[in-house]
Amino acid sequence: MDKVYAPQEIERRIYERWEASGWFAPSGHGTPYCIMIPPPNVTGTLHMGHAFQHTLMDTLTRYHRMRGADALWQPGTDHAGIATQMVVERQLNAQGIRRAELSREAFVERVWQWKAQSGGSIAAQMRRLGDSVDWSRDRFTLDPQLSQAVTEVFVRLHEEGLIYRGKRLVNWDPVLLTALSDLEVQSQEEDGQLWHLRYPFAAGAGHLVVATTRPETLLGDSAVAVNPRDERYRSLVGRRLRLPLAEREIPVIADDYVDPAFGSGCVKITPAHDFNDYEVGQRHGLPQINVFTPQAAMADTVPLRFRGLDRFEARKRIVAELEASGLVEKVEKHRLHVPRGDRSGAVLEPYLTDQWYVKIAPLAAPAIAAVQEGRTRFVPENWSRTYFEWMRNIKDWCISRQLWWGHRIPAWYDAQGNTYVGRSEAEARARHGLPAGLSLRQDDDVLDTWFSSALWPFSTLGWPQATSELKRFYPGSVLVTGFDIIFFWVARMMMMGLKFMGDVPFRDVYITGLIRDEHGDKMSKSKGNVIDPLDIVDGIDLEALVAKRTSGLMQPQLAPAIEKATRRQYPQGMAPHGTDALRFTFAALASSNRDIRFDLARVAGYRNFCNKLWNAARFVTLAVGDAPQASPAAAADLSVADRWIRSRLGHTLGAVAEALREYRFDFAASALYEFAWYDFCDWYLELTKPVLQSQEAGQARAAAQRTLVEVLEALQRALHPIMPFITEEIWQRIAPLAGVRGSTVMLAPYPQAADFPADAAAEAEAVWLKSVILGVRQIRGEMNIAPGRRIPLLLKDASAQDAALAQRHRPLLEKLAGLCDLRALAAGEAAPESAMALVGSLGLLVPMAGLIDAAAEAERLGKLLGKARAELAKTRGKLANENFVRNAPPEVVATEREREADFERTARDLGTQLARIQGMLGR
RNA sequence: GGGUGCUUAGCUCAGCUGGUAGAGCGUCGCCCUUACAAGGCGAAUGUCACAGGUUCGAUCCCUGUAGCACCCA
Repeated sequence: MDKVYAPQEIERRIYERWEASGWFAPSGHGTPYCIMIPPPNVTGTLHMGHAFQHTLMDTLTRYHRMRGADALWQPGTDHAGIATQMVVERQLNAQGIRRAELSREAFVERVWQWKAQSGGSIAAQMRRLGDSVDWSRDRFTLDPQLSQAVTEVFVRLHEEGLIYRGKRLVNWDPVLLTALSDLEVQSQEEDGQLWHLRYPFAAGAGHLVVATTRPETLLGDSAVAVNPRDERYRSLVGRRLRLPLAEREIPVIADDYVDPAFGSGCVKITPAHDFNDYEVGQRHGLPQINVFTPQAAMADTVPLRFRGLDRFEARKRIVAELEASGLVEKVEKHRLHVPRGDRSGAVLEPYLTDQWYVKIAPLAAPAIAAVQEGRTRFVPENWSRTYFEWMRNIKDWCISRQLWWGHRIPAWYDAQGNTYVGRSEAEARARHGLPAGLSLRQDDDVLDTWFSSALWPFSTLGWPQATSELKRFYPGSVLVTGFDIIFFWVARMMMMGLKFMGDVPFRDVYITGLIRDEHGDKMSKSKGNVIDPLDIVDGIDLEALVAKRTSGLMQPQLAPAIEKATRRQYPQGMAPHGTDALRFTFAALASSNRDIRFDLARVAGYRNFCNKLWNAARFVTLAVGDAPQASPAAAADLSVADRWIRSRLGHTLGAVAEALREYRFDFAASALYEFAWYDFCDWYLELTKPVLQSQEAGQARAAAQRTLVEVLEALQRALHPIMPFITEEIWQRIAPLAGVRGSTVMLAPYPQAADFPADAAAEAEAVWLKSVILGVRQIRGEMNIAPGRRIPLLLKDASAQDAALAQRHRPLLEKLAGLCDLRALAAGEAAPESAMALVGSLGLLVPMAGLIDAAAEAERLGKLLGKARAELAKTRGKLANENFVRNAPPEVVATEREREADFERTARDLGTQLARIQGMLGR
């Protein structure tokens, strides 16, 4: 084996073998275990958040697969209607082609071409990340079968009256020219102005002042409203106003919606362009006057001179005319919420159009109940509150989009505008008994992408056909996703799953934290702080990184700042770390925290861990040779160290199982890390060296060799779900030595705590052994004695057991503590001047003899004594408190008494020793 | 305005049902000791945001305050 672990050489080779062998597919036996991938956008790439979640999903899948489950991790992608259409439109624009110049069919063909060209990058990334998805079941939301599911759901919901078409105000994107759902609206505070406008009375002198942030909608006003309890205006209700510029008469009405404290207390009502005004208009039977075109320019309903003006230009013109007529009372600065499209960034318009809606309340109720009853469990549990909060306030879902890329709505219209819904045109005709000659036109719109995503847990398994996969793998075991799509996706899958499958789509919902950069900022292209997970795996030089971050920006003017920050932060670019190190980092970061700051230094630390493992394996192969250690070690031959490391492994496996049960990947990772590095490498390997190197120890040596390979082999299996590649590579070399057969670690059984039962006696003895070694090392370290320098050790006040243990472990103590001599002082024997460490009542004496500076030792002892006395004081304080002794549980009091005795003895022994040394120094 | 979190070592974070506060990275000292210098050994570092309360005992439970963050309107 090479001296340094080189991930890039082995990862691809290993993944190709796994995939070619068909090992990712469900085995067909065992308890079903199923994870549905949150389908990424087919034309996108995976970012750090995906890589993070994929690591966790793959860890779970591999873990359960190794535990014998019939494990399916279902892969796939979604068509991301708006996002994908935008990308392709932008490409066309770059070639000087506008979408409108192409036919719908031609455009959609272009999108498919783009999908074919770019759609493979996600799969390539997933392979590099080691994702053990069943590629044979790869699905895409626009696949014929999944599209059939979409149509089926639409038709059935429509039959039940849960899908309806209506003319209402929707969030309209005047750039993309489509409706959006509430969730796609990003409302943000922006600086604006509040105009106070004078609306003259139609009869007689005087005027009312209305306050508005959108003067351009004045032309669509149907009324002015005041609060009915507002004394200032009560007498004016019912009077009529002359609407400036439009020269129409509108009434003054009273409505509770008006906040008397805001602005002037008079509000202009524009039912066709404001959600609140729409409601007011409904209550008062006001006309809805649409003054905008779909592009948000002024429509034909306004006076000729304004027609065709963009809304913002119209605002200027209207304000100017009002000013000229003396109708502007004042203008104030004002912060207001501006709704913008999450894709286009355009200011959205509430706009009156015909759209399709899902009636949500009847679907939401069972979805709420399912979580309340625990049929689906959120982890961490807190997120259920967010889910409930949203589900209880949910409004009907606008599902139609004025796009070309997506599932076309299965509805047809005749010339009179009658609507016929069916699985196909033929079925629609048949169901409604339409004559063959009647010409029908299919609805031009497509469905919201999330409509098809909501069906993902069952459409990917073959629904509406009753397939065996559906029966076996629905409901899924767990959904792993970020909190940012609880509403978009989780809630909708719950509703659709319950509706069409009669059961929840997954038992657990594990909500991961959000990966942020090292400053806690969200990673985004425009901030220039995104990291491609594969750049961490493979490394990237600075110039390539800068180029990647500054190209294709929506706002190219940000490039210089991004470049500067990137050069400052990664002056050397990024070093290669390998997939396993990245995956282990993700696992270690997956605590219950909702924000996760990603720090490259952490990955470097776990890359070192990979190297550590690699070298441990190298040591074992060198120590054991090529001979298979086929027979398990006989219990009688096992040394204390052998028994101890097995016991530690058992504890570790128990901790890992418990951690993974609760989705605490961080606990699982740290338990494995600590065992591998501290227990196995730092202690056990060192403890085996004397026996491995000794010439005579036959049985003991064989037992150590067998334990080395058995523990290392089991450790590879234990680590495999998190670090699949390096464990496979090591396992291939070690398993034969351990007499373990199998083609791959990924299908080997996951090690159980019961395979390595606890051994309390060995653990206790190991504690003694380690304490003595640590005591000597402490003196050595503090006194700056070179590690190579061998020193003598005298045992003071050694009990019979201490003496026996020292005798039994003499070779280990000599090797690990670097001793040249080890001897217990006889009773009453005078000790030479020494540095001292304590192991309980046992004193470890290292004679100074020119090695140790007495003053330094005095200082060291003084510090130890100070600590012991402080602890003693704390313990005595507690025990002096009668209430403590009376009320605390007896075992707590007993522990405290023991502590008191220990500290007393320690303080006394340290004090005595310190006094001797001070005496020696003549103080 | 409604909701949900967070505040622990220089930095990033753990801390389970209240009883001795931990890790990684960084820092300091000694070492290339034949698995590993991407390493070994040793060390230092805390008013657990603040103020009350409950309790024999609070980082943990309760109330309030301050600061920060996110989601929804």
